Amino acid sequence: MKPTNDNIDVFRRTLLSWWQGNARDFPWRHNRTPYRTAIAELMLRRTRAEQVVPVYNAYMEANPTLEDASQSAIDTTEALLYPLGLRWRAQNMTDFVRDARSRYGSDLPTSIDELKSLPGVGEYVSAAIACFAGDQSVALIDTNVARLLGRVFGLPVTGEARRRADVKRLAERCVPDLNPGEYHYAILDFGALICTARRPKCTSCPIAQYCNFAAKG
DNA sequence: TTCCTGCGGT
DNA sequence: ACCGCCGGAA
Repeated sequence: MKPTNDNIDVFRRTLLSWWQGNARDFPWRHNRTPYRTAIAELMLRRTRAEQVVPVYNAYMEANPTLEDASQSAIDTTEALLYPLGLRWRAQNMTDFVRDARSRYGSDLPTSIDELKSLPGVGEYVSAAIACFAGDQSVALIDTNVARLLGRVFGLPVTGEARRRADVKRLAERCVPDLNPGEYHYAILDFGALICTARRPKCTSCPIAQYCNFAAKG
């Protein structure tokens, strides 16, 4: 369907209605402080959410606060993060928590500009913290979201769709003023469970009747 | 083989 | 704009 305001509203309502019965539950979706959200987001990039759960729980048990995290040795962190791959993340997370602790004390900011100045924090992670911990209506655009919006509204999704201006504008228009966190959990869950990269489950998709991609078969 | 709530260096 | 990172699951 075309990305008109009315269609975007239909999309949001259908998505949230589906989410009511299909929400995934993750530990970082509870008690959403900036610190807990940031650690989760750093672990989640290019990594499946289910895979992150045990590592996140272990990390939080070892480092309940930002101050604890800033004092933990890099070797300990490296061992904890090993199952997630991307081993440079151990150094990165260590730099992040130490820098954050020294600059902001006991808790992190939720402004995107301040967050982005921290090591390892870019477009996506800063927006995620601002949204989930700060309740700000900013757009989260990962490969999942870009693919899903592209399919539904008929924009090309090849290559680096995330960075394209039209995809970004569409994503921003879709974010609701109220409860942006729930909306983004819904769209992430929908991308992971229904609108998958390969073999999307169009036959059980509540949006298929409106969707440009499903219509094409 | 591809893909996973990306980022930083070039 | 492009590329490497990386273990694990599908």
